[in-house]
Amino acid sequence: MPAARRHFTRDDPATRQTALISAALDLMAEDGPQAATVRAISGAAGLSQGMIRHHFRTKEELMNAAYKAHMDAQIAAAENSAIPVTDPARTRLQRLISASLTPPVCDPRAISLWAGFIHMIRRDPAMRATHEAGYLRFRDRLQGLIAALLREAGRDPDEAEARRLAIACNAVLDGLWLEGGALPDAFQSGELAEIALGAIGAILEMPVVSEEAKP
Amino acid sequence: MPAARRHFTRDDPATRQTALISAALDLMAEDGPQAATVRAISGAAGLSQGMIRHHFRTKEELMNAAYKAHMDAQIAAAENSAIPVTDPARTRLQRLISASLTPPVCDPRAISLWAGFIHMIRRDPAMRATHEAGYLRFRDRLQGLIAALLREAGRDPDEAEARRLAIACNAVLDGLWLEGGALPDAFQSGELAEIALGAIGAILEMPVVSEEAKP
DNA sequence: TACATTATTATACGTTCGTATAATTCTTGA
DNA sequence: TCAAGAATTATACGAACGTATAATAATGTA
Repeated sequence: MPAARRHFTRDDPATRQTALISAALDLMAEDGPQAATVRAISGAAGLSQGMIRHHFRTKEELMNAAYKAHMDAQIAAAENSAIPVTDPARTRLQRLISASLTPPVCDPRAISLWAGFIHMIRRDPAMRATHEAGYLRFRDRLQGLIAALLREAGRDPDEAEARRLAIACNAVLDGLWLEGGALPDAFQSGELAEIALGAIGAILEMPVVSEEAKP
Repeated sequence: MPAARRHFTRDDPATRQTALISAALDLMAEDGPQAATVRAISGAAGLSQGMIRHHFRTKEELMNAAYKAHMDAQIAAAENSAIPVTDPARTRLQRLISASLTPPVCDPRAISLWAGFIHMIRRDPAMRATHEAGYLRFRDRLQGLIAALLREAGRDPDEAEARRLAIACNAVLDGLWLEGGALPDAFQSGELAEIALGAIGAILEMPVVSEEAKP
């Protein structure tokens, strides 16, 4: 006798796409890119494997969308911490640093995804564009805050100087992000942000943190 | 008529293994783990595909050996810069930092390999052991130099304090390493080391660099 | 020089991958 | 209520993967 066919209900294309993207990211974060097969992804999303090709032209396109979704979420989580424009630049910079070095931005999952995507980024032009746009967007935000902070302190950095400082500070953040995500148990809560504030203060040659007691 | 069989000459098992390891690392660095198939690896090594199973019990075992070889080379390149034990700790620390942030340690190839291996490291106990041993070996070396530097300056850090400082400094190095390898064109020669010296000086609350002019 | 040994090549096998196509079931509008 | 159409499932297909086995040729030794 013919096997009973699964029941199903229809849903928004957007909902289906989101479900597939989310499942792809979960699998990729947990066990790497080779675990994110079309069968595993659609299975984790509770769908049959044909859905990937129905909602995306190819698996590669799904992966591009997944990377973009992940990147947008990461940047939004970091940037949203710095938005009350009325606050002083130092406060906003502090919060941006802190948000960049605590979950969900700084997290084993984020590291795992970064590592899994990086080879695709290198090969696929569309993914590289997404990657560079996100990277530059964050760095520009950082550069703006640094320039504002220096101006608040009476200094007047030119564009090139601000850019140089932003690159250096961003490098420190990336490094600590990597470390914190790779070895989450090696640091106490807030320790990474504290290290970053010290290092960035040294780069900027001025204290970033208001008046926290030193040990 | 039967196809002509390839001619070959015999060679040391060790030589064959090295060739396979080297080919595996090249492919992995260039195009990621999924490019390092048994056919591609043996082909790149100029051998037939049976050689992998003849010289290693399984492909996974080859990958473990490849990771170990890569890690040993990386650590040796960094550590060898700090060996004249007669030099002052500050000089050796400077050189260790510099070596860690210039090729071949800090390099797109190294980043690519790190990203490619990280999921295997997480899953495979043998690889995780290799990974942690290498990480701790480097950090211990760093901690020793930091403690020596502080003692030279008249401070006397206890074990816990030295460990805390080493973790923080290592995080800065890792971060800059990542940044420099991911975006090699974003930094001028020596710029990363300069940033690291400033940041580590801030963490240690003492200058690490002798008397280099500031801009 | 002949022979045993084994490193090496060549081929085969079963599995899984991404993709393509066929078959079904849910939904909607007249 | 019922047929058209689209979303979804099910299945098929060729390629490539890791592994296993068979065939061959290079080498050391008597």
